[in-house]
Amino acid sequence: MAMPVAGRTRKDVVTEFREAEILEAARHVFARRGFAEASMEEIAQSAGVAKGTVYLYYDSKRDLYRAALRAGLAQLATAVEQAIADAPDLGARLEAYVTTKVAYFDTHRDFFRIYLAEFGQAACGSMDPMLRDLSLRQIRLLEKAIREGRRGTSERTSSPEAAAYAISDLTRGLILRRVMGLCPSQTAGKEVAFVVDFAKKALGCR
Amino acid sequence: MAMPVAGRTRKDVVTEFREAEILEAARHVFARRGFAEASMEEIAQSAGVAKGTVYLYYDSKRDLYRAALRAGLAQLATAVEQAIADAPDLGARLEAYVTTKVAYFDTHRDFFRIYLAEFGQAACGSMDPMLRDLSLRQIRLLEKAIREGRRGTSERTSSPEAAAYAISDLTRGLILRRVMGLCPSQTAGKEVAFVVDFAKKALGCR
Amino acid sequence: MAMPVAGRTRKDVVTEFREAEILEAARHVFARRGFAEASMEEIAQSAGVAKGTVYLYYDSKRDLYRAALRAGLAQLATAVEQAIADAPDLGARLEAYVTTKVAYFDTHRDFFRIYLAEFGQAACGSMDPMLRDLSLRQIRLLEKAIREGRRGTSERTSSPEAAAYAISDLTRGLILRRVMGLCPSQTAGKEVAFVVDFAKKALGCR
Amino acid sequence: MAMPVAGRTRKDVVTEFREAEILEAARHVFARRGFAEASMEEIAQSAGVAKGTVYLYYDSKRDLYRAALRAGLAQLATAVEQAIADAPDLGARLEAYVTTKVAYFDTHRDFFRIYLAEFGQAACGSMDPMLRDLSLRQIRLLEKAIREGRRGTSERTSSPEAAAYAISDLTRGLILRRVMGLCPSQTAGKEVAFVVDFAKKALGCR
DNA sequence: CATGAATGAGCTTTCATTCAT
DNA sequence: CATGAATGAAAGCTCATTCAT
Repeated sequence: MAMPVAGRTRKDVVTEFREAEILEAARHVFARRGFAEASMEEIAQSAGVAKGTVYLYYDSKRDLYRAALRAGLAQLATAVEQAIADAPDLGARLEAYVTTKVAYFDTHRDFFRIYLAEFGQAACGSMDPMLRDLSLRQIRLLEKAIREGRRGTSERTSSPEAAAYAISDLTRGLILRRVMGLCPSQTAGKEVAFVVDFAKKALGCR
Repeated sequence: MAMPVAGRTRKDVVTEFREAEILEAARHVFARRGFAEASMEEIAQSAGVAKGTVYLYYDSKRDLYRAALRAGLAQLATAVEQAIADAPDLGARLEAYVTTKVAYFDTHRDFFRIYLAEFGQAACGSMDPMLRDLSLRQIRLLEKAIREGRRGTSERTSSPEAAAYAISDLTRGLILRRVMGLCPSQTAGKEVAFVVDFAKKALGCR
Repeated sequence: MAMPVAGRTRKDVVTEFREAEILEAARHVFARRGFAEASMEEIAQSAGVAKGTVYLYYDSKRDLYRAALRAGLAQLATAVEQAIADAPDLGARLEAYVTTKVAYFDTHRDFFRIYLAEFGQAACGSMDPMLRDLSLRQIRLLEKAIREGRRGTSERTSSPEAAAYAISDLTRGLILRRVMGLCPSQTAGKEVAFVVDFAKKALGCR
Repeated sequence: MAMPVAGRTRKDVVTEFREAEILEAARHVFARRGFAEASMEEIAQSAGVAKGTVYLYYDSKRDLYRAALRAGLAQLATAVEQAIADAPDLGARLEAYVTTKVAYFDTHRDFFRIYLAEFGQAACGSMDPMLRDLSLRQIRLLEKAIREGRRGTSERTSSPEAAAYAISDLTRGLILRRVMGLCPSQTAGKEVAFVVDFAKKALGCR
């Protein structure tokens, strides 16, 4: 028997790995097929386990979907909040927000479909509270950045909240086009720059 | 037998009416449930016909969905293109675009879910060509408006196409919030004004 | 189109027939396999229909089981109550009770397993209210017959209710042996006579 | 290593204890849920072992069920046969039979469900040979008691075997009502007395 | 044309059983 | 011996689609 290291036995590691494998497979399949069209069989096979195994880790298809959604959202939220916190001023913060989100979905293309589908649900019924909270928290961050960035300036941004939503919308649109393959450039540099510039002009940054 | 009037028999009229009723029902149900969760039974009942009857007009569930999607898109496209065509200058055209789209989805809330879901599909796989064409055509219209609006101005809009996408994204975001019920105001006036203003500033319209 | 006769169209007849066919099949299969081991597939095949068809008539497996149970119980109850009502005195009534029950299960052997299984459930949890009511009603009938039969006799049956239960138990036991094939005689005459005689002696009918 | 004591090592003791624990757990769970609804998982947990451990002692679920059934039957048989053997005359023997069986199931209520279910199986298919033998042996005991009890009496019991079955049926019915909770009295004294008295009258004892 | 009963493929979920540790 | 993660067959149930009436 190997010694437990840092409180985790070998079994824990295997278990965690399995869980991650299944989550990864779920994300792929849910993204490719959508929730309803995805089959547990395909997810299981894609994760390299039997159907029953998936149910050892997740109670139901819906549960697995939620877990996949939340895992992605949490990653995204962490990345975005960190990036904004590290930026010194308004311009840098806007760029951090856009860049980080674009980069995240560039490397997790399949997750974008899940992300977008959730907004679809939200349009007609109830939104996952986690997505709702995440979205709102990021809006508040942007809002705060705008408010602080405008301080001591003659220019007054009429509505920082509306501006924050606008930047969020611009970013989502850009990501959509990239994920759809409508953007010729491999690197998102120019498009990101455009969005940041667009927003800065609209906000009246010199 | 009724006399054929203007080349259309009474039967044609009934048929057309049935078709419209079914399409309307399909839109409601697909919007409320999503494609997969919607059942032909519910659509049929909602349209006041039997399940088999739906298949006399549409080959399959998917076919019916496409028809509902296209009917909505066509309506929307017509309204938007008309509104832009009627506007005299760039500012008016931007406002026409935003106002018309917002108004359309305000009165066809349920259709927005279908519309958004289609973008989700597009993010991972193939987009319905009709949606693709429609979107592109509207982008081109905006682009043209921007290019023309900027002509004879010292300001140069670096990329009219990117700007057109940006306006499209801002509009979609606004509609999403309205449909989700996040907008306090019943009338969209202020929000539309904000978006138009935001865009104009970014475009450098003094 | 055939004329509806007596308020029933041809479709009604077909429907009723299907329902009966399925119920019959369900009784056979549930009897042969028990509730849990019975599969809807087998019931459907046995009824000569597809699996889905069964669900057009019964909401669930449990529902179908209940229907089969109730249909059998209702038939049985009717037969027993009729027979007792037609009998002139205590002796005849006892004989009617035993004979009718034995005869019923002789021709509906498979139903006896379902009947007995229900008592098993009852032994641990809740009994189907219909079975409970039926059993109790028959006990009351027997009790009344005993009470009336003993009136004007020096002999006093200490507890007509307990006696009624006793007769019920004797009858069930006899049926069990017949259904199990432990009774040599094809006709139940002698065994029924024994039970009736046994009960009459115990009740003090000279 | 512990010293073998009386030919049994410590391991043997542990093994035997485990086996008994599992059997006990199985009886409870099978009784509460029925065979099909019982899960090996629940039985294992209820016995305080892991699922796999159960399979070290019993080959399959069915095997475990049979073992539980047989263990209970053996206990019951021993108790009944002992009690009858100790009784001096017919009356005492009848009372011993009824009392012992009632007492057994009063303290092993859960086992009655299993016991009854087995008769259900028997009604349609094959009965477990052990149950069959046990039942028959007890019937023979009763029969013998009746035959001997009637010797030297003017009264002749027409069919001692049928009478034995009758007493068995009366007893089973009484137990059923007690297990179902239909008997008000906590102590079975009066009910047992009734059955014994009922049987004695029918048999023509003085 | 319109109907809705019938179909059966396909889905999620459970659980007896196995076996590497 | 004991464990419990992994397996995959099997079952209940749904619903798009068909077709006789």
